Amino acid sequence: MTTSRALGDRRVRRTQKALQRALIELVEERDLSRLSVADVAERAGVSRSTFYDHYRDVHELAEAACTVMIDELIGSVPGPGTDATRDAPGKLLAFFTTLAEHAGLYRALLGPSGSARVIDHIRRRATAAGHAGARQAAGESAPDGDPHDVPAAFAAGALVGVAADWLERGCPRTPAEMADLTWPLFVALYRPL
Amino acid sequence: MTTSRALGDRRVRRTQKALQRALIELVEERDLSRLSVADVAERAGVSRSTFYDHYRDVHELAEAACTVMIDELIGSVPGPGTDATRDAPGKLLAFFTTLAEHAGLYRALLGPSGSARVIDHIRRRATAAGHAGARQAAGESAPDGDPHDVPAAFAAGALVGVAADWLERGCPRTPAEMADLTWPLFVALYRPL
DNA sequence: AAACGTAACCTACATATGGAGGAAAACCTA
DNA sequence: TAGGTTTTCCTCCATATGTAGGTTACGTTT
Repeated sequence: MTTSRALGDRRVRRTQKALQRALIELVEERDLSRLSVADVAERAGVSRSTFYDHYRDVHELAEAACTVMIDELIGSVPGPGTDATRDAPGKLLAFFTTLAEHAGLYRALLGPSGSARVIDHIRRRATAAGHAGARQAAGESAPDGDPHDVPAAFAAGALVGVAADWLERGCPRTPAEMADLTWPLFVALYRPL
Repeated sequence: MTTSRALGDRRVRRTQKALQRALIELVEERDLSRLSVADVAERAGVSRSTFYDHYRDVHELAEAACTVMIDELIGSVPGPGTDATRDAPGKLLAFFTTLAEHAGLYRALLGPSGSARVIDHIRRRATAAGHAGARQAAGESAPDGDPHDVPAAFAAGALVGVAADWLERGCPRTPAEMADLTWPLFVALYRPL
């Protein structure tokens, strides 16, 4: 049992990376719900008890495993201002491209036998990013602590919804087509009545 | 072990209802991830093996337990045509009101320790409903088999996103306020450029 | 009311979970 | 390189999961 969780230690980084890689590999092979901790640990070349030294369950590992990718992904969320929406089409294209590159992984994580933990993580990040974009566009600099921003939550949910739907159907369109279809919907949100 | 699954039998309905009630009760008390099958079965006054006669796991039960509520809820999804959007404000109000009535349940199911199964179910239903509404509004009667409708997926995800965000924050606004804030966003989606 | 069908229950079992304590190995610092 | 520190691993253990077979009790049907 450990208390300090020193990230500087080479062993920790090595172990966590191995577990994250193993999970990503396995999730592309079989259903998340059919993955045991023992499976992941074995694939990572790590003991089962070491797994529990780092993560409470498979979902927590899954969240950690795609946090980096998700943060890149979330750079693509269009915010509700001119500033943020300026280069948004390119960002949306990047979003769907990245998604397509890891289609198996994200389909497994966002689908019915996926992880509510991961879904919530993505939605939350996207909401925060959308809100930050809006604040920036409105010229507000006050760092208000994550208030209730309905349009941001709306856009974030929409992004997740479009992604999950597209992945579930086996990516029937190219990332470019998806970006072209989705972009006007985001634009419409931020157009005055 | 049974094979025919006769729904006409009084015992089946009784058992399933008891399990669904028990799950709803328990999910309001503690986290879904902390619920064991034994807990649910005991609360329902049913043996653990009977649980497995009806559901494969807790998530499948959760999905079944709120299917009826969800179907009522989904009646509130605005579709992209004039027909569907006509009475949509009232439907949105109903949506948020119902959500608030079962806030504990839905917060638990849609949040980070919730059920991807339930989330996916809701999103799927809402997408299908949105698509049906759009088809109806466009005067199309051909029963095409659930094609890729990006705006419908967008709106469905947005609805889930707004709901999850609102519930996670402890419902900081009234259902009426939420309906008023959300309604123009849906309208914007279906307004021509 | 009797007979049939099936749901509910019980027992048993192999596996998975989650955690505790302690020994060994690897790391960082001096 | 010697020191102490922290991680990893091993072994247990109590509980939970998921499945199977057989028995009892209930509901439906005639």
